[in-house]
Amino acid sequence: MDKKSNKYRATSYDVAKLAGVSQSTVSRCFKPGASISGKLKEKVENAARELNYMPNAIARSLILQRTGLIGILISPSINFYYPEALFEVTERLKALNYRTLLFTVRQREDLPELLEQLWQYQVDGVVSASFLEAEQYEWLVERNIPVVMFNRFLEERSSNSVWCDTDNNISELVGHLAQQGHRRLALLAGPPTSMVNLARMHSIKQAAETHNMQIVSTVHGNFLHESGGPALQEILGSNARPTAIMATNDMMALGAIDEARHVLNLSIPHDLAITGIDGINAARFSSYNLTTIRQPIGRMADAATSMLADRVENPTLSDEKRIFTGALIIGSSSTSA
Amino acid sequence: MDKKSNKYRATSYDVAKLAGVSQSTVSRCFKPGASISGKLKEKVENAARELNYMPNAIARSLILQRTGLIGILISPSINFYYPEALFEVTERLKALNYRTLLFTVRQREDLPELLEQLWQYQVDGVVSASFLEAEQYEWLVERNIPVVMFNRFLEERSSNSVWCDTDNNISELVGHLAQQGHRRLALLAGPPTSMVNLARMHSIKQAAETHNMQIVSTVHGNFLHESGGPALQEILGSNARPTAIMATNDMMALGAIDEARHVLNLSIPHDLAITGIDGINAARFSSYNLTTIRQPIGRMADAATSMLADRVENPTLSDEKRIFTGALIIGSSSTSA
DNA sequence: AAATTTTTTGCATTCGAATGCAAATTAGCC
DNA sequence: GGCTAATTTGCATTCGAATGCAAAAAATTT
Repeated sequence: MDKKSNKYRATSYDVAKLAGVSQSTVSRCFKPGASISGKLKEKVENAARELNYMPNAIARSLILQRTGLIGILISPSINFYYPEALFEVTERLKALNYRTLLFTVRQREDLPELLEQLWQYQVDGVVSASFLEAEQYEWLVERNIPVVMFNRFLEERSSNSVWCDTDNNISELVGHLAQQGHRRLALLAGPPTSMVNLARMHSIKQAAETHNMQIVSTVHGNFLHESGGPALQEILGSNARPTAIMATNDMMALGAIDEARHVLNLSIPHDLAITGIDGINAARFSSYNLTTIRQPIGRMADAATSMLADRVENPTLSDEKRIFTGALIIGSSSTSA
Repeated sequence: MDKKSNKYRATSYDVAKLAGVSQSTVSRCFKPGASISGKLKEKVENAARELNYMPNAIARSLILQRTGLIGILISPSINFYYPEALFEVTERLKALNYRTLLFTVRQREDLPELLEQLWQYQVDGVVSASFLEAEQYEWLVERNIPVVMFNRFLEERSSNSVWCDTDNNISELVGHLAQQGHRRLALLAGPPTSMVNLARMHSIKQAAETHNMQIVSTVHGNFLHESGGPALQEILGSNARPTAIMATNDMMALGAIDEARHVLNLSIPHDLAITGIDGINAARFSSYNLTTIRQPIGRMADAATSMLADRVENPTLSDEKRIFTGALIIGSSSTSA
């Protein structure tokens, strides 16, 4: 394109020419801490301003072998709590001078292609809040791309991960239900393939045993609101009826509450107590006032980004698993007190 | 890094050497439709596979003057309906072979810096679902970066934008309320700085006049659930009480419903009808069953991405504004029929 | 088989910024 | 002022892939 055109994008050479210096000097002028005299610096800055010059991050990435891009893998819709986490992570990455390259993962099969894209775009690191199997984690590690798993980890090998261990909270929650006089529980579970779901199911079963509660049935939903209703119907359709239902996430719990109240005309918590896990915003809405376990998303996002940034700076750092705990929030979906 | 290290990343030169061809041939092998003989192609592909070679998108971007990156500007939390749109847009961009570079915008003041980042990273285009003023739009256009505004447009100049004109829907909605016997309305508005809010307010006022309804009060919230309650209190605190409240988005309407039912013990819609606009997921939950106007997000995302892609391919295309219409959803928050 | 056309391949350059090294300038010191 | 030491500056190269052009090879024609 013609250099005089207003669409022409000035390069460091153009600035150098206008300022009467070499291209190296221009480059150094934009590198903090580089050796450059005040006089020339000013000249270069003026020229740069005049030409609307800003360094080309792509060219810089090529020579520095660093793009400043962090790939984020996320499964949309799976859990309404992820968009929140996505924004938190993105803002923290920005504070650390990284940019977010966003990839959505609908199904496991999408992953291989997405990983190739990450690799092609030379991302400096990856945050995965999506399915990512050990083999695929390995694939990235082999290529020297640090990965942090958000709200999941690998069973097969060590990995960088941020996890919220709700085991104690769940025990506390089951204790609370026991204290309310419940003895017969139903489990409103999520997809059997979700590790978050499996971990929570496991904790619930364990805690039920400890507190001498019986799990009368287990039904799987898909973590979405719309699956809460049908699951509730299935649970109540059996002749072993529970007095309390524990869902492995909030959204399904809300779906179950809606179905119970507005379709089955049950009174919550009088006829049936319902609890969730996650601590999403909607759980606080007074239509639900859901008893749940809130995960500290902000701190988890902090941990994920700083762990990742550390490993971008220093690739030899060994794997780390940071485990947070949640907070039990007692709402009116489990107690009328 | 040592070429023998398993962390070394092979380049086209390495592949060329192994395959016994020139680097240009390797390059052509990865360019669909380039002239290359079947025999060499196979040799190159084998060598590439052996070395785990994939083209470096950064280097390619530099020479092609195209990154395949689309910047997305989004204001987190402002409207719960945006994450949904974000994912829709990202998936459609992916289908068109673009990648999403995500930027969150908390305040207007963040924008100048973000725009510079977009420019530095040589994005091929921008989708803005955030505040973006005419001046800033101009800034991008001057730099030859096509922009599409999502769910907003500029008053001052023509622009590429995707908009949902809910004017007719609002009129229909007000008609519906009139038919239910309402004569006194209150307006639960959003931030006075939001153009979506202003457009909706305007339509509501206009429609009220047409239908001979009186707007007894207007209170501004912040589009979030938590602002619905206080706003409702303010509306009902005045001695000019309405029989129906129209919110300019769903979230505030839900907040108002919660406050009305659970704090003020009002029966909705008997004591008070409440309506929203957007058509977010939660509006459908049977705890709310909100009367609202649903925007066709999927089609809007389609329009935004294809408009943008067209302009990346052909920068001389003139500005276009694509206007969709919503669908009135009558729920039980405004009628018990 | 020679001449011509078509297809394939390689050479050399380009994109824009960063940096090791050497040259040039400036500062510091007696 | 002269000499050394410290700081600035510029030269030349590098990062990895794409491509116009010319040379080479293959296919086609006569």
